[in-house]
Amino acid sequence: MNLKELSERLGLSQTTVSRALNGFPEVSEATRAKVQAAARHYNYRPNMRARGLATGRAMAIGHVIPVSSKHEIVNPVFADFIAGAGETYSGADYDMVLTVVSDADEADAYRKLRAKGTVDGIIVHGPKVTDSRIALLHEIGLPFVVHGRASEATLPYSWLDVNNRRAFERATSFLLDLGHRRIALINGLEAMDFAYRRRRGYEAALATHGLAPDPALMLSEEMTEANGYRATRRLLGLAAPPTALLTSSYISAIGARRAIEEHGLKLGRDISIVTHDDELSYFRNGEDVPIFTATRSSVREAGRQAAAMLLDLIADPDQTPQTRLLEAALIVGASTGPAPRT
Amino acid sequence: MNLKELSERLGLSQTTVSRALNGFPEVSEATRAKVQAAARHYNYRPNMRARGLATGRAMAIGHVIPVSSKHEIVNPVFADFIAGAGETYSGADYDMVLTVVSDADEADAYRKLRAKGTVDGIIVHGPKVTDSRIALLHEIGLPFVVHGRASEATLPYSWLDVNNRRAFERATSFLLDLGHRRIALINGLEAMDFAYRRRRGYEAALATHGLAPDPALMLSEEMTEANGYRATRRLLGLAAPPTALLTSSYISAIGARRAIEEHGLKLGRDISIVTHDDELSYFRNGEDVPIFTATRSSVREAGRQAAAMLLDLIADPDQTPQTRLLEAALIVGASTGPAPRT
DNA sequence: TCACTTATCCAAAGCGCTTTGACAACTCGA
DNA sequence: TCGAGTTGTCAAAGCGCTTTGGATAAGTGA
Repeated sequence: MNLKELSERLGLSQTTVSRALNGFPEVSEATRAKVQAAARHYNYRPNMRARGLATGRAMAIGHVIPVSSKHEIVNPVFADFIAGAGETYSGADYDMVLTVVSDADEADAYRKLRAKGTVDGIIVHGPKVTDSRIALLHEIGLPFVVHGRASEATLPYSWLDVNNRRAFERATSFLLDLGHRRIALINGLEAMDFAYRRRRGYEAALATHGLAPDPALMLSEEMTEANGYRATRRLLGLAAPPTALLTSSYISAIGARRAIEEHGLKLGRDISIVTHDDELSYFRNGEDVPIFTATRSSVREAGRQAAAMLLDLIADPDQTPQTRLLEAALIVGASTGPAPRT
Repeated sequence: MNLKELSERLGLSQTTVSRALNGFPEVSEATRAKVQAAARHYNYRPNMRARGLATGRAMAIGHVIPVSSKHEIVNPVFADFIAGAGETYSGADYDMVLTVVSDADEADAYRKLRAKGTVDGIIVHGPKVTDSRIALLHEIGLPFVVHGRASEATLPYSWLDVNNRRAFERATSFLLDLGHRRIALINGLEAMDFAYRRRRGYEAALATHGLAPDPALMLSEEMTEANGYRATRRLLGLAAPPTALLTSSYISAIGARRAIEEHGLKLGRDISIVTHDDELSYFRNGEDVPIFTATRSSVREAGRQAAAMLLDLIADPDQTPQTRLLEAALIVGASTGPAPRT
């Protein structure tokens, strides 16, 4: 069922039917009602390709997911972010098109999306400290919102991020207040912007307490369970092992817990952990009492908001870049306690 | 840069340029080369909406992700499946459009995709034992491939699934061979087809050994960490607790491990676990020595293959439905051992 | 040389929609 | 009664591409 056929059945022109359906004022309420009834009856939906061709808008948003050989952060967080963004899109009748590309092809993927005209805007995932994509997107002139930030970017751009620096500063301070002095950081890859900012927060808190960061206690790797385990084993084997760990992901924290238990230590008594909890809906940090003390932020909510920002930007492309900084909550769970006496 | 402009610059007709680019034989190799060079130079890419309008093909595949109020299985598995499917699509120049809908709106979402003409085919995720979607998709006439199966479906359809029944039968037999007799099953929601099949496999293995399934040992819930933990606590509190657990997901297994350790038991000695490992790329089951004994299958590979099947089906819509059953490997890790003497 | 292929290329129609510009039909005040 | 202003509707152009059905030029065999 297309416009032409529908209009023929109604004995109206395509123009009128189109206008009736799209809420234009030039059509009487009587005909509008008739048209709408017929559209519902025949289950008519405008063909999006044709509409897109005519309007120049694709009514779709692109998400480019970089798939490194290393499966960096983007993966676990991704599903929830998408779910959130999807909610926003479906409310606004936008589609979401996903492109999964290897790092090397990413630039080309953006150009392609632009030239093919499949999307009206793009959400950029997993920004690095120095990320070439924002310059690229400026160049090709496609509205975009970054989930995260690129610390060394020079051009202005819209972003939505968690206050990673503040979160880790607070987490570190929290541990310091509990008397911990040897606090390790098991971070994600520090080429990723969020990881870089978290380290800065950690260092800032130490500095406030007059402590110098100890390179032996600062690890940076992909945030997998296995890496969390390995890192923690290594730390526990040190001559002066840490009394507390900060991990950049809930998944690393689980690995850390495994190493700690294997080592015969009791979590929250012999050693403390604070993790960052991305609050993935399918992987909750306990229920009533959180297992881990954590800095928590909802990825899903981030997805919702980032998508809304982008739709806004598309509606009014000349607006100055919007930015939004979400604060993570510090949730006290069972994995932290006062530093053990030595 | 569009076809018209490009053809003007080349001094050729749009027809010729289009044909040169699309590999038609009616154009000389000399002009073809010239056209291709110009296209590259101007970074020309055909507008997909226009092409779609003209050809009737969208060059996109729809993935409808049902987001229940309960965040059922689909979530953790989803990212990897998508990554695999994405690889297939990008090789074939297809886009992937994602629709995230609540269960209630799902039927409408399919109709909408069809009527709007945004996709050429659909991948169905997370089928239930009795799933209305396959009848629906038959009705609206959109090619589709199901990731999983719907046991009670009557119409034929294309699917790709892991042999869940066999996997759990083998896992159960493995435990039985180790001398275990009280084996618990911590399953996903058994409305989901995969969970239903897993239970059948478990029961079949028990039956082979002359054992009747004990309802007290068969749990069925969403596969979260917290649920795995709670279920295991409950099981350990029984008068005759199980000596082995079968869990339907790696994530539940982690919860189970937590409960076991909290209970002062040693995993692999006092109690055994076999889990199903969906082999999510960002959440590996250990590295050299797997932490858990598991039935393992690659979700990513499933994504790749399911996508390929769908593209096939789209190319030749009249073919008889294709099906593919992947076998899970049984990987022996550190979480299983002989049944403890009583 | 002529009729006939064959190799190249082209003009124009059509995909389904939006949107511009025009046109009847009607209302209303003078 | 007339001209101006509204209202409700329409025909047709255009979005960027593919594809049908020629047209033209070049090559072929008798």
